[in-house]
Amino acid sequence: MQVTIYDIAKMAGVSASTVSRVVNNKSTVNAKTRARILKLLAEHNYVPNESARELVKQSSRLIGVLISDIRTTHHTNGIYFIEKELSANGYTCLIHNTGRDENNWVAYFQSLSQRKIEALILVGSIYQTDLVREAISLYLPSIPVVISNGYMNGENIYGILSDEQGGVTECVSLLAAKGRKHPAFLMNQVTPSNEKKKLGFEEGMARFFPEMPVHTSICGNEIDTIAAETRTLLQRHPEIDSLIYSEDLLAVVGLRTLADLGRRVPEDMMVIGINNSNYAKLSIPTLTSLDNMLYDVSITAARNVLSLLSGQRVSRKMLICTEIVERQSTRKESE
Amino acid sequence: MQVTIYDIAKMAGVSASTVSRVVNNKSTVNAKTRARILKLLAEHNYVPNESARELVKQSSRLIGVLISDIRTTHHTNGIYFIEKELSANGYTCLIHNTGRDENNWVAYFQSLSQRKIEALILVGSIYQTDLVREAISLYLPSIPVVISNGYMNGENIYGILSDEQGGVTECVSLLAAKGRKHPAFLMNQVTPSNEKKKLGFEEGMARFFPEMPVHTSICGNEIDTIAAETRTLLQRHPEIDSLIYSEDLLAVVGLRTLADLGRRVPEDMMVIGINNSNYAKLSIPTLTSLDNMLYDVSITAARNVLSLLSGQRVSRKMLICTEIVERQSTRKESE
DNA sequence: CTGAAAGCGCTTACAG
DNA sequence: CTGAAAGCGCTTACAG
Repeated sequence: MQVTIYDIAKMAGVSASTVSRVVNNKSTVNAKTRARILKLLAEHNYVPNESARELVKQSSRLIGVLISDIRTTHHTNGIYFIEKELSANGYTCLIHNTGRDENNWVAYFQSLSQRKIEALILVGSIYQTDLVREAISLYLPSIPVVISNGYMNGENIYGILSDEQGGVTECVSLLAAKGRKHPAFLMNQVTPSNEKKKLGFEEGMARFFPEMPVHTSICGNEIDTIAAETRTLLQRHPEIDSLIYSEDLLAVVGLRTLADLGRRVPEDMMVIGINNSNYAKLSIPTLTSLDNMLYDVSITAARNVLSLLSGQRVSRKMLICTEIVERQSTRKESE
Repeated sequence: MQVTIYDIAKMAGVSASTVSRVVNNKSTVNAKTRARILKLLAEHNYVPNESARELVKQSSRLIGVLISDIRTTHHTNGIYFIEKELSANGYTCLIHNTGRDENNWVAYFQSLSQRKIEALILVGSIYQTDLVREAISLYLPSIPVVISNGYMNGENIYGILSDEQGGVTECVSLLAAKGRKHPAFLMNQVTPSNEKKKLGFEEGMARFFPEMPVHTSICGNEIDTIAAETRTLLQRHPEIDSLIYSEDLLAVVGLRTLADLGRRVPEDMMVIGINNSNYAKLSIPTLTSLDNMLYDVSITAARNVLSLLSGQRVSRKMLICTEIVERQSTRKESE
């Protein structure tokens, strides 16, 4: 059985109130008594019962973090920073792996509400749906909710976005500057974030290749489907001379596929990824990638939550600039 | 303010006990009353207060999960399976990112004890230390503790290990069969798991290359240090003709470094990684890798926790076999 | 500086 | 089938 405040009180010959005051470092306790209690506390390895504390204080110091797939490196990198910042401020993260199917999400909102979380961070634009908005207004109507790389309307909802749309337009601009004629865009799945990237691509095409047809395509998350979709696209449109993928991982599969087809990168085909991940740094050839500033987005999400919890004003929607990191996959011989 | 069982009771004209019975689906409630209460519950969006429940039931349905760096893909893949299995059984995971420095770990054990977790999973052999053993006996002396890919003595400690030692010995055997003469082994850092891999390497050398010197080396976790250490090793021992890295990620950096040096893989140099990760499948050339059966280890850790929580016997130490997945980086032309 | 008492929201024998 | 009561471990005005 666990040692309670009452056990210690009995041993010290004082009341539970006094022990509580010592545990919580309240000022008004006689120095000698305090010392005696402190010693007892340490000896018996006292640890306060958090449930009891929460119940009376009506505060859990718990922050919910929802992620659709904890295996996504890009997202776990973000969570790493979020967790660090939050736990440095005395909060505990409740990280949940919700899956990609929104029909299974409600249970998580209920569970988080039951645990009395004090704020919620949604990692990824995938949570930008009406169903989520409803669940929030039903189960978490009065705590701050911050979306990392997304935004929704809502009394208590805040968003931090990476300007991927503008970034992809710049990628198209880069390809134009390199003398490419027929860029194409591939994305793994339809998410709000990918829709924005696609929009950025279309904008870039309209601006830099006004006469050209716009090729975009969805290639899934599996190595096989990505490779197959890449092959199909190139077969159908042999004129394509440059590819932008919605994620580095896809682009790396693309590099493999091109190698298998005997196409040289960057000579025959230029390739650009997004995320500026390890994959981009380690591939052969190394991969030009749009850095969507994950660190900044994540850390800002965490800091905004902390600000909101301490009652400060925070802007509802922030946009963070992206940056192209150029590597071999778009570098011409002469450079 | 939140709706309590008392609010509902008042509205329904019954006692809190009855409402509690309905909420918890206890048998003995009049059908009509139950229906009325159920309706009220739904209308008012009642969610039980978990702290209050925990306090009276002395059970949190919380399971702690400690990981040294949540950015390590290999570990998050494992956690993905663990979380899925555990939450399917009604438990909530408290995932903490402890960092690699064991001096910061005690706080996590205290916090988990405070939250009254019912079991603990340690992900990674890195937690196999005396300090951890002490913290467990101090703060979590009576709940099941399961180490994923590790083992320690302790009343309440259980381990599931991947037989990486035997696996690496087989890798050496494979290199011998391919006619290689001078294998070397590189690991990122000193962990119990890496020590075992090294032992397996030394065993393999003793068995298949009894006359040869044994080259092992530590290369760190950063791309730069891995590349530098690889270069140094090859400069110092130009006779080396095959490399085993303690992780795929390192091996992929190795492949890049070899490409930069103009060494052909597998002709001039064979390369083997460990983990059988995406990196191995996507690199150019594709990478032969020791599959340490992460899925099996993780899922077994989760299942063992569930078994222990339901009072079943579980073996203290389980060993799971590994398997080499051969790809281009060790395949001879003729094959 | 300190203690008695009430209360946080819930569950569960116990009595009826 | 149902209610009154006690209790889980803690905090915090309030009175002294």
